[in-house]
Parts: sequence; structure tokens; C-alpha cells
Amino acid sequence: MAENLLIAGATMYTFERFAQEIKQALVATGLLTEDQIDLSVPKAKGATGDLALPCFKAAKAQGGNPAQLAQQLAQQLTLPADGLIGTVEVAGPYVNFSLRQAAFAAEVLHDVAERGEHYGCADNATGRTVIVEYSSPNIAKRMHVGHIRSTIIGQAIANLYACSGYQVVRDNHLGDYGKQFGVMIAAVQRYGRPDAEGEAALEQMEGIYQRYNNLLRDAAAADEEFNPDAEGDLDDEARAWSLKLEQDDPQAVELWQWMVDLTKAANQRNYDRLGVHFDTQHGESFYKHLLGEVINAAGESELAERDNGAVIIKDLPDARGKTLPTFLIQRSDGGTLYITRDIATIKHREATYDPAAIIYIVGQPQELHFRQTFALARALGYTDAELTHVSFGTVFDAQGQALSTRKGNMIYLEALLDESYTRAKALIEQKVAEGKTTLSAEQIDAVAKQVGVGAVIYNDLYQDPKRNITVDWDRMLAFEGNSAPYLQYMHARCCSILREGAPLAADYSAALLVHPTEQSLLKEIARLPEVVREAAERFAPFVIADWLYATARAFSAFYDACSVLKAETAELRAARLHLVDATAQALRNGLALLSIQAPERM
RNA sequence: GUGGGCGUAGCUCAGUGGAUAGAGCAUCGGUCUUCUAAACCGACGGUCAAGGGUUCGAGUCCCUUCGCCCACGCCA
Repeated sequence: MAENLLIAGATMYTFERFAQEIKQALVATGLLTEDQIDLSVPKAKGATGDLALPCFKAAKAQGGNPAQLAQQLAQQLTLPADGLIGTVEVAGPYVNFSLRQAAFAAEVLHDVAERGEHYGCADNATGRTVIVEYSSPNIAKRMHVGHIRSTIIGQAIANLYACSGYQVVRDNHLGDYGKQFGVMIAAVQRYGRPDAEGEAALEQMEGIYQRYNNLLRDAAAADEEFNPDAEGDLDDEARAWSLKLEQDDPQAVELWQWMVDLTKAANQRNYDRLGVHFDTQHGESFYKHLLGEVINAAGESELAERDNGAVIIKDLPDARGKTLPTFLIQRSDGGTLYITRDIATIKHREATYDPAAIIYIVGQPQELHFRQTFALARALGYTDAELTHVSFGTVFDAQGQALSTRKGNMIYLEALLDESYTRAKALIEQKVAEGKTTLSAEQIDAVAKQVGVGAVIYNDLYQDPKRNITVDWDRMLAFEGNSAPYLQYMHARCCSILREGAPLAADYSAALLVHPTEQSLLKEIARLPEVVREAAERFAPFVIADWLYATARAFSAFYDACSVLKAETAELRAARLHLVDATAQALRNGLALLSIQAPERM
């Protein structure tokens, strides 16, 4: 993917041009070849420089001494007069290259101004399609923590691929298929439809589903309607509805469709609050016409064995050649399984989109399922797309128990967003009372929504999704330190300065931005394009979050050290206003990649 | 048992073979008459789970061991 972004004609951002200049100058010495050049960012505390060449590799290839080679290189380098390279220093086996501050500042600010809200993104379309499957809640149930993680992480990954020049298909793969829908329909017939809306309606659905299930089991003794004689009937009833549904019985389909619509409407409220949208929301049932083909194709292959009517796949190797555990693609009663439907889905996607990649945002417990799915889809020749399972860790409560509805420790999306909004609003009202900011009641409400949602999103995106999470409300909804509200606050401060300092001068001298905090801030802003690329390649939104935090901190340090509106000279004021403008734009762009809003006041 | 993930400061986490391992929270100490203190500056805090190996160089790669989480043919 990195190659795609460097093809001729693509816009190169400042840091790329800097690296390019260094490579060209190094190769021109004739002392090493391009493949021996591996530039890195200097980490040593005393090191001066913005990019470094460690000389170990080249020296080894030539049988020489790294420190000597570094010396020779530094002596024989000829630098372009008006380029980005400022000074070159040798530190032992390293050659350190520093940016020429004036040129660097001008080019970074120019990059941002020119690209605006697209700054950081690849501007050349790859012409390739990526499908991102995320959120994927179940019909007739509330979205719980797992779906929340999938929704938020998936949305960010989809954003990252769109920003990287891919055509992105955002696919909400709804859980609308399976035996439980027979029970669900029977339960609705018996207890009636919910009278609430939104998540409350789904909560009622969960309730009657549970109640019906309890009736089926002996645990139903407590239910006043329990009648031992009816038990067998109840089971038959559910089974009958399940069968009717599969046979497209009009009444069953109508009830099922009603549940789908109810659930979609309820979830849509939450998606709207989160700013999440999808291009397609097909459920598993959408792919059922392909199930027969899948089973036939697999059944005829050498991979399959039949056992009492079931179709079993044995000894299938995965992408790394490891043999996967045996699994079924057809039950002995002829029914299909989750994996059968997932493979049918791949077949459909290949035919519909010809994707370069399909990215699944699903929890870690399904790691084996996806290895099996991918391996079988490949073995059947259904796709040549890159298939990736981005797995995320489990959420545990403070006692170390996994969250579950039955234990009563589950966290649902609506309640989480409400809690976050309430906390944000209380904090904003406190700031207003302290005279720190002035906002109307309407503005308080709007900002509380943006800050509340931002905190929830950031909690899922600031770290590697692989990690398990322990519930801690204070940390989840933190408004200080490394948190969304901090990032939003720094953006709002930028906006405040820009309001006061408007309009921006058409002519200004970026060369005046030589204060250490100004240069540090510029360097952070300049990193965004490479950060976007890395985040996409690693399926890692937290790389963006890291960058946002570093950039916001750099701005904060600048804000503290340098007054913009009361700068020493009018020229410096003008230049700093442009720096603040670029900072605001870069922060907005980074936040947008995470689907976090950037209020102008807070 | 087999396979996957994780193990870095008291807690939550970055660190993708390069130089003296970094942040936030917590604790302690400074900084608002100033462009918003949701902030800034400083201090404290480390046997990178343990042991071996690979190499100029390992938190990072390989092997072994330990601990935690998860998965493993008729749920999704």
C-alpha cells in the first residue's frame, strides 16, 4: 500500500520530500546504494535532527566501519540550496539530518492550506474497493459492549481506508438468521409486541424471548402462566415458526420483517448519535440463496466428509499451512451454520464488488471461526481478496467477570451515551458557572453531546483493540489528559484565537516561526500523512489517537509559551495565526478519522 | 491437550531490529489580572513476567518456562 501512495503524480507531503532529498543526496555521494538507506527518527535525548541514517547496514555490506562511513557521508554530501535539509551532523555511527526551519514551516503550512479537510489523505484514488464489516448487531436485541466496540473501531477503520484512496463499502452484517427467530416469533404471538420505542422496545423483546425460553425449561416454575402440560406444545410451536420462516410463510416473514425494522429503527438512533452510517445493511438471511451452492461445492471437494447427514470439513490448512480443527458446514438435520453463511457472503461480495480486501471487525473469541472461514473460502476459490479479521478484546467488569445480560452487568449503548452526555453537561455547566466560558443553553446541550459522544468513541480507539478492557466509568468517560475532550478543547482554543484574530493575512512569513514550540507543533502537523498510512496498514485507529494527543500537547505547549494575538510584531502575529489555523485543520481532520466532532467553542 | 491473544512505572497504556524505554491517571511541588487552568512546567516512579538463543545492536525476532484471557464438529 505504501507503494501506491508514492506512484508518480501523487502529491508528496513535506516529510516525504525531506526524506526524498536525503536519499538523493546520499546516493549521489556514491558511497552507498539506495537499498542500504533506512532512515529513522532520532530517539536519543541529546540527538539533534529530524531524520537519521544509521550506518550499520551499509557499513556491514561494504565491510567497513559504521562511524567512519557516517563521517565520509557527511563530508561528501552536497545539499540542494533551497531544499528542506538544514544541517547534517554525525553522531558516532549515525548521520543526523535537520530540517531547514524556514522552508519547512512554509511547506507544511502550504500543504495544509492547499489540502484543507483532505490534508493527511492520499489524493490519488487506488481504484480498489475495500469492504469493512462492522457493528453487526443481532435482530431483536440491544447492542451491547461488543457491538459498540465493533461499531466504533469499524467506523474508524472504514474512514482510514477512504482517506487512503480506497472505495469503501461499509457493511452492517445483521444477525437475522437462526433457530432463535422461531422462538422469538412464538414469543411475540404469545405475549404481544412491545409498546416502547428504541432500545426499550428491544429490551422488552429480550424479556419475552427469555420468558418464553424459561417456559420451555423447568426453570419456568416461577412463572404464573406455567403449565406443565403446555411445555411440549411450546417447543413445537417455536419449531413450527422456525420452519415456517425458512419456507417463506407470509405471516412468519411479516413478523420477522417487523422485528428487523424495529431493531434497525432502534439502532439507528444510536448510530445517529455516534455519527455512524452504512452503505449496506444486509443480514445473514440475505445470502441464504447461496447456501446450497456453498454446501454442494464444499461437499464435492476432497475436504468434506459426511457424518450422519452432517457435512464436515477436516484437515483444512490455514494461510500459514497449519491444519485447522474440524468444523461443520451443514448440520445433520440439513440446517446451515454461521460459517456457511459467512462463506456465502464472501461469494456474494466477490461477485458484487470484486473487493481488494474484506475487513471484519469482530471480537477475539471468533478468531478461529474466521481462520476457518477464510481458509475454506480460499479453498473453494471464492475470492482472491485479502481477508482480515480485526479482532478486539473482551470487556470485563471491575470484578473481572465478562459482561453478560444474565449476570446483569451488561452495558448498553444508549445508557453509555446518556451517561457520558450527563457527565459532559455537568462539567460544561460548571465551567460556565466558573466564568471560564460563555455558552447559551442550546450551545451547552450541543457541546455536551459532542463531548459526551467523543469521550465514548475515544475510549475504544485510544489503545490497541486487541487488549481486553476492564470497565471503569471514570476512565471511560475521562475528560482530562489523553481523552477526546482534551483534543476537542485544544481545537476549540484554536478556534477562539482564530475568531479574535480574523481575518488571516494573505501574505505572511512562515520563516518567523522559529520558537521551539512552534517548530515542534509544525513537525507534529507534518506527520499526519504518514500516520494515516500506518494506521490504515495496521488497522489501528489508535495510531491516529496517539498522533492527535501528541499534536494537541504540542499546541498546548505553544499556546502556553507564545501569545498569538499579542505577539511581539504584527508579522509574527500573522504567521502564528496561520500556524493556529493549520493546527485546527489538522486536529479536525484527525478527529474526523475517528468520527469525533470538533466543536468550535466549549 | 492443541491453537490464538496478552504480560512494559502503583493503575491504564504507547514503544513494528537502532542511540540514555515514553505518555496519561494517581501522588507531591509550582503556574490564572494575560488568546478558555478541560491547561502548562517540574518531581516521584522500571530486573520490559523468567531463563536461554540469534547479532554490531533485542522491550521488539527464535526457543523453553510461568501467569492471565479466549477458542476448539451440529449456537452466533
